[in-house]
Amino acid sequence: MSDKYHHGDLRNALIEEGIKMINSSGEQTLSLRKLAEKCGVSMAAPYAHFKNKEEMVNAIKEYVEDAFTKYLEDAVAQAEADVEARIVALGIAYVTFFMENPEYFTFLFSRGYVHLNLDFKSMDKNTFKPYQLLKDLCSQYFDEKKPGLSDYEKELEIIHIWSSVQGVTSIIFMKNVKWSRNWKTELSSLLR
Amino acid sequence: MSDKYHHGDLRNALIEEGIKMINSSGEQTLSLRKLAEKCGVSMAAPYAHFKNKEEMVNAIKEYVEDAFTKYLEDAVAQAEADVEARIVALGIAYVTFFMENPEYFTFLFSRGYVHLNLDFKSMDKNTFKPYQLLKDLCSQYFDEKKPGLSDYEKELEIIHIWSSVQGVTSIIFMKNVKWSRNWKTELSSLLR
DNA sequence: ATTTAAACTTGACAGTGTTAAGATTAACTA
DNA sequence: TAGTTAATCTTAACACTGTCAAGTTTAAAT
Repeated sequence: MSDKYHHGDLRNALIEEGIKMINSSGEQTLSLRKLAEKCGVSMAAPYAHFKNKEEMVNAIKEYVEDAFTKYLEDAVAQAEADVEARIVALGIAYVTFFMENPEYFTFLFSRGYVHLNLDFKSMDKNTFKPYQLLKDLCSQYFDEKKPGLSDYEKELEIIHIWSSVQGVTSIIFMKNVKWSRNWKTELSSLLR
Repeated sequence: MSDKYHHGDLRNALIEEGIKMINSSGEQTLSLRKLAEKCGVSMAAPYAHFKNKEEMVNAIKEYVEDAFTKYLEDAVAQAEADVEARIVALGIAYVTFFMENPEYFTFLFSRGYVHLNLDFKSMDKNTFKPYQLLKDLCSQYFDEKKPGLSDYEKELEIIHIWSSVQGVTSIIFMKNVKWSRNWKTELSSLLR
């Protein structure tokens, strides 16, 4: 990381610099050339590590997804043992994460990144980790408190929970949304 | 609209051409110069009508918002007179609109366009028309079927409905989402 | 008929993604 | 250890972008 010809860890440096840039000025201003310069490297160097800009942006998204997942896991781990409490904690953390990192929401959920299969039988194949977290908690919840539900009913309930959380977050991140009250309380009651 | 020096209706032509471009290849590929060329006009001509690209994109968003609003209004008008049925119809149309125009969702709700104030007392000041539609229907619903609700409870319920719809739509538009069943039925039951 | 101002063109500049060709060097191999 | 290889990086160039300054055309206003 100095005046060597080989940077040594350019790929990661680009990703971290990219995240900084997105957080400070949004996805719009993200440019390969600026990133390269910030890493002290010439403008074409990134092409040794990424096929093109889109691939590099996707790498950043994976990074953000991992940070998001870790944040959710921590929140769930710190919640009470009760499953319902954990699901609520997950939902609250879901929103909080994006409030703490406002630029991530549009960035992560812009069309084209997250892949999902909402057919319950093949839900395990999904690779979007935050969704896996929710699914696992819900499975536990169904086992403990609502045995005998059909796959379809389970599927519906998971979508219900997720869409509430996703929807609330989405609305919060519309520009200039002002919440008159404590959104945590509101979200908690939405999730029941 | 031919070989005249003055185009005559360039502003609208640019907006319409822009919408076509967004629908066929997404917001990414939208360029002022290409739009100008498609309108048979030089590259700097748009600057007589828009301060910069951002302002022009916002004009396109307003146009899309209007189309969206009209679509919702039509759906509500064609539904049964029952308020609940109308709210469900609104929700279904909300999703359907974006299924029919897949590129609009990210475009319209990307950070920075929609302004909202969710404090119930000042909700009337909101200018996002689709939200006004929902709010009006809900007010009617509260009057007819749930008199005596506090403002806070009303506010909560509106957010609940909207976030469900917004969340479902948001999830649907994650890439490659596959719905195993009829999402209309699912959404209808979510909205109860 | 003349003026005025809006609409448009041309030319230029800085910034972008991307590629081709070549330089450097770390890692492997004989 | 010496030589080869392949990854990493640089430089130069291309096509494309948003934007502006200066000048041209023309519709509308006086």
